[in-house]
Amino acid sequence: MDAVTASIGQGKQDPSAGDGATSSLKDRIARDLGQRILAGTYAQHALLPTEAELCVIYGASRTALRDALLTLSAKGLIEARKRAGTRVRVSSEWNRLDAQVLEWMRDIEPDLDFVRGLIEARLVIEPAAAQLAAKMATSGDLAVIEAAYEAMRIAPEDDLAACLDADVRFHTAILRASRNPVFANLGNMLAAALSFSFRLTTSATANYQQTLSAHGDVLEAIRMRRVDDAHDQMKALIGIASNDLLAVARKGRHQQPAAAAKADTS
Amino acid sequence: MDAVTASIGQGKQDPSAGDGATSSLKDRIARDLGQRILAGTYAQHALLPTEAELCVIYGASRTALRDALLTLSAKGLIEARKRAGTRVRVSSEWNRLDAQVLEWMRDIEPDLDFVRGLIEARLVIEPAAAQLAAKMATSGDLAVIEAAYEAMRIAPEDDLAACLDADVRFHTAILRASRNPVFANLGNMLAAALSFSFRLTTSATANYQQTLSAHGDVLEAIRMRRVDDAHDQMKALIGIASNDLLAVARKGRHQQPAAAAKADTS
DNA sequence: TTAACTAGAATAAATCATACATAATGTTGT
DNA sequence: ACAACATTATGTATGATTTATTCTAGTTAA
Repeated sequence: MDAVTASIGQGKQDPSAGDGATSSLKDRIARDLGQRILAGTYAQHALLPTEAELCVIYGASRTALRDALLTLSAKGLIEARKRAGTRVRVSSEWNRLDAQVLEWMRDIEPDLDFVRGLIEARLVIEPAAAQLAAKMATSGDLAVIEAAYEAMRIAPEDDLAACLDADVRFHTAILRASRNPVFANLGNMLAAALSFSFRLTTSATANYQQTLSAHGDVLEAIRMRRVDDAHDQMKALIGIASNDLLAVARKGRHQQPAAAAKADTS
Repeated sequence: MDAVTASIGQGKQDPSAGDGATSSLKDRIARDLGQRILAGTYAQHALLPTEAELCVIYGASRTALRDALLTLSAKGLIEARKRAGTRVRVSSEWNRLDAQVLEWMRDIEPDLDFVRGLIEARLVIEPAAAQLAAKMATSGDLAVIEAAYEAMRIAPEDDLAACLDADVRFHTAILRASRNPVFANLGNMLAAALSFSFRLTTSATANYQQTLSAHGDVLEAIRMRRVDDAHDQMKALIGIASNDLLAVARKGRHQQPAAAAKADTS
């Protein structure tokens, strides 16, 4: 039992954390190694310690450790070769849109280039999804979107977690309502992007009402089947947040949590 | 050694197939199981056979088999729970933009809903990427795009593999040139979409020259830094192919290989 | 009788430990 | 320079043990 062993969560802990499912050993190792790779602790092209060494480091059996490595391998983070060892792949090969990878990223210092990429992508994809949703959404889809909107409205402004959650649900519901499996699959990306937005944004509370009403406009456009309007409203909505955030990103390094604002983030 | 064992490629075989790297046992099992899941042989929510049974089926050790299951798990295809067994997850949870998953899909009957989704997504993403590329591309990026374009020009019209490869390289290069890591990461999606297009398209050879010149227009717009033009030209280019393909998709079931046309596919 | 709750057995994955196989890589000797 | 050999780290195999969950049966309470 050394430092690292102690650093990864042990067995059954804080059940309030995340999904509630107490993660298994291999999951904890995968998460820790994955985060070290994403954060650059293990640099691109660098060799990881050998399996045997990692077993010692994590105090785990080779089975559990290899399970973790295999998970990372499946996500494109590493590549194992006989005799040569296991290498960190170049970041362009990483499966950065993988749900788990995005989730791992949340705990570490964000890669601003990537965050900028996420916003740019949202700015393109979500308006298109909203447009499709206006055309394709079923009544069930609409109900889900509306429910999320209501949740945003009633969420206390100081309860960031609730605001973020409702916001994510709103946008995710629209992606799903587009009835396009590719867009629907990008819900993870969306959630991560929003999560970063909440963390990075500095424009203190600015005008939550404006953001909220922008969400309302999108909902209304979709409900009324105003296809082009849905597109434009969504673009405007994300534009509000992205300008803000891109400004922060441009500034270079990010100044911690900024638990301040919940406005202008989506 | 039973039927299934014989069905998955044995050790070093046809080196012309795919990446050339003779796949390992776990990779072959993962591929086989993955394709069965994608194809619906193992239905959503269905239980897979137990590890022990799968070991018998594939004639492999638990180690290799568990490695395969873990890979599938990492890609969101399955979910293992103690005592309850291993279950196929709902398709919305699948990591369908994963390079390997997309590659597995190529060998099986395509899910037309998903293919339609790919095209719709391309129609949204690639014009945006082209627009960005016109703004951001380095001279190196341009050189790669041009090289791919040249490869498309000199490729014999009857050499579908060469045409597809050059086509993929052209579009991938533009995604990369956008300097957006999210778009760049979608190169796998693009490659898969194009691959399906080549397989499904029926409009016999139509007008390869037209498609080719459309590619040229995109290249020129990017090179000349005509931002909006790049967007529109790319949209037009993909539009040519998508109309074609969506017509096929609408018809319902797809009539095999259709080794006919190489035009109007991108 | 029915409902709910509890203790225990059964099950399948999770983990551990060890051994051997295989393919790169390094090294040595000619 | 080249071939033969030893080395190394991952790949595969096997069996034992642990753990969490589900199923079952048995008990208790309404």
